[in-house]
Amino acid sequence: MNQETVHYKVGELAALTNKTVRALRLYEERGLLKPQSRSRGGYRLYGAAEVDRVRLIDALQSVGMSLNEIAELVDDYQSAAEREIGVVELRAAYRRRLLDVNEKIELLMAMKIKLTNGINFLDGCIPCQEQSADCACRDCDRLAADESDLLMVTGMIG
Amino acid sequence: MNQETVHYKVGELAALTNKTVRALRLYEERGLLKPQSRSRGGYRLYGAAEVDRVRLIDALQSVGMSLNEIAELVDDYQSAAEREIGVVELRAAYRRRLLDVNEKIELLMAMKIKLTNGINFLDGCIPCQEQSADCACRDCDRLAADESDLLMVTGMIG
DNA sequence: ACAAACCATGACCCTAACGTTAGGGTTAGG
DNA sequence: CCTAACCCTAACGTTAGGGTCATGGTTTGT
Repeated sequence: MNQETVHYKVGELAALTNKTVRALRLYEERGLLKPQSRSRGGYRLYGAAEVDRVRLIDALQSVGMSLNEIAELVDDYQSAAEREIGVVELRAAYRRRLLDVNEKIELLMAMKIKLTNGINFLDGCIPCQEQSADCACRDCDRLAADESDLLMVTGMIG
Repeated sequence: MNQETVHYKVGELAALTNKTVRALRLYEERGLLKPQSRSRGGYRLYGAAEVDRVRLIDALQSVGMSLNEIAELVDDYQSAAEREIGVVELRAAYRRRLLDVNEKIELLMAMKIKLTNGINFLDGCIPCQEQSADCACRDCDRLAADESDLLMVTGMIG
């Protein structure tokens, strides 16, 4: 305890940041995280800065960034003499992510519409089928006919 | 041409359905699609029913179903003596999908909020940094300080 | 000085939906 | 017969984010 900087072993850092040991080592392999030092026996030793680093990684993951994207940001941030560059890059990355997220939302909304249409259609159809063979519902007749009709339903939907 | 059923080779089916040959072979491996027959040389030969089948697969994929999910549906559909069972299963699958899609939308909306907050914050901050060192903006000062501040921004956001 | 925790590296496993060789055989037309 | 264009199987590569051993060294407390 003659050092003013505290140090954590990998398991302790994991507990602090709610990550697994495996994840932390993965981040290291990918160049996202580097232990402050190693013990004589080779144990990874981390300080307060690394706790922040992991939390930063986590925050960036939570907006959907991949480890590769994060690696680029963090590289810039580390290598830049002026820290501002990291911020500029961050903003750019956020913009890219926002576009991607919007795209995905569009896709999912489209799926949602297809699905709800389909469910409504099928909900109206299935009660008839539960009755008997002499059900007059056209839709059921069609659905019961062959695969291309099932396709028609899904196609109407999708 | 003594057969009334047309037949397509795998490349032709691919062109018709806008899939790759690899994809069609994958569907076969997974039990989603079976060629009507084979040529003497072993070429896959498909008919009109298979075109419909691929389109059905595509429709189900377009609402986010995995090949495994589709395989189960299609199995039921094929093995069921009464076609109705396929429809019941389809409705159940659509319901499951809808729940999943809604969940994913929630997640993405949360990301979107974090991202737009972050972008707004950074947009207000960066112009100052482009000016000079004597910028009085607190946010920029903080951002330029160290990583834990970058974390604070992202944390505020994420 | 000894055992219980803890840690090290390396390596293989997993999901999803294909892409991409590699090394051939087949078909159609001229 | 010859060639271009097509097809075959088998099998490894990709992306992401780890999980799960296996085997053996390190720390820490008593």
